[in-house]
Amino acid sequence: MEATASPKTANPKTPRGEATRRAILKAAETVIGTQGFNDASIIDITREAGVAQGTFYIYFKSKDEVFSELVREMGRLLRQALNAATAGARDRLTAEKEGLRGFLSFVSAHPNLYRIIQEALFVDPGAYRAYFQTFADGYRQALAEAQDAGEIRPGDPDVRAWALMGIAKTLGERAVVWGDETPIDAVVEAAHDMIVNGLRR
Amino acid sequence: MEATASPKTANPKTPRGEATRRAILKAAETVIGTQGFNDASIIDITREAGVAQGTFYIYFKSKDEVFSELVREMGRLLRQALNAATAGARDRLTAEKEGLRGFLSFVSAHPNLYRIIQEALFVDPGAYRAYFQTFADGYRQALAEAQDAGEIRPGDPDVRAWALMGIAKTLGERAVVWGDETPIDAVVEAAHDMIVNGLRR
DNA sequence: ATGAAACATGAACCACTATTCATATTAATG
DNA sequence: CATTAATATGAATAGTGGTTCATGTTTCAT
Repeated sequence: MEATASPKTANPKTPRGEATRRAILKAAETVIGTQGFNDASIIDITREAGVAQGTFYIYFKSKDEVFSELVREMGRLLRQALNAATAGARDRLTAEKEGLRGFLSFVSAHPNLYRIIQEALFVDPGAYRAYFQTFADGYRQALAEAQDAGEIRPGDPDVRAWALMGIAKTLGERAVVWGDETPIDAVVEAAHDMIVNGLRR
Repeated sequence: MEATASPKTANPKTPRGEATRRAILKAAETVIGTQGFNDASIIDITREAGVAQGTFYIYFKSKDEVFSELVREMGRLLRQALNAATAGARDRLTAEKEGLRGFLSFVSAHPNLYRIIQEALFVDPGAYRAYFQTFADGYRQALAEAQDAGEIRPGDPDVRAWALMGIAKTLGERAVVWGDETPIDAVVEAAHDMIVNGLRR
């Protein structure tokens, strides 16, 4: 019930505290990403970070809060990676291809963050929803514009946005969770061919 | 270390015990599907089933075991639903369409089972993997055959199988988890158009 | 009826872990 | 130096919930 700022994290900081906070956050990513939210104890996280248990609560209000922070971080980093990947694309279909490649590269490089997002559906549904809604909204708009510009075949941009996110998400899971070895470029080529041309002969 | 049968469930049964077991399983589906695995306590499940706590352990070795059972059940039911949905399909593309419709109908009717599958990645990775692998294998084979028969455009059946599963999975999530109201038929039409024709103008 | 097997009960056990707190330690200011 | 705010510690607290078990109750073949 504070009037001024945010009563949320309660932990702005100063010099070395910043480093400690980061160490804890990184440790949380590793431990939670590896063991899952419930099996990851504060003991595990602080041990991994090399600090005492109590130190955790100087920087985070609760176990749930670190988790939410990790979900938001994943969103930020991924958005950034996708923007970079699609920056030079001339048209929508090229952007689609480079976006998929960027996504698969990103999740392969950040398997822990990827698992955390999937678990967010149960640990922090609000954050999970926000994460996907943000991507879905941008995606739908891009598809709608491309359609208006006559770049792509007309069709429901909303359903398409989710369908395309689904392709990326699942191929990412195949690579990260199941350790599929197919080179990213080969996956991208095959998936993109289907996205562009469909299955029709 | 039993030689004969399976030392697993340890709970074959008889007359009314069958009913009790089913009641517990159904209660577990409701409670776990609604609250998630970790927030669902044995107390909650047995209360929902109308039995005492101890009764649970007559029929299941542990909390994890009911969960695994639910995952397997979901696989069985879904496989059955998909077979029924695609039984009359003349060609692969029609099967694709009816399969998608069948899937979305099924998950809309069984939202709890759907959430349980998603959570299985963390609670019971082995069961989760088995579930998807089974579908992926069948899917890949169907696509490969259609391709050999010249019914569809050539392309990597493995990547395609996962991509198509991803579309279904994510559209299902959109409907079940986010409560999207778009009629299933409209979603199917839009998605299937993209699957068949692609995005190319 | 009666004895045994199956089924059911719920209180108690036990282990685990998120969070708190009183007490150091560090760092930087004046 | 002395003072203080920030940072760090780790033992203690407190609540939870999966699992066990000694004890009933039901069912049914004989």
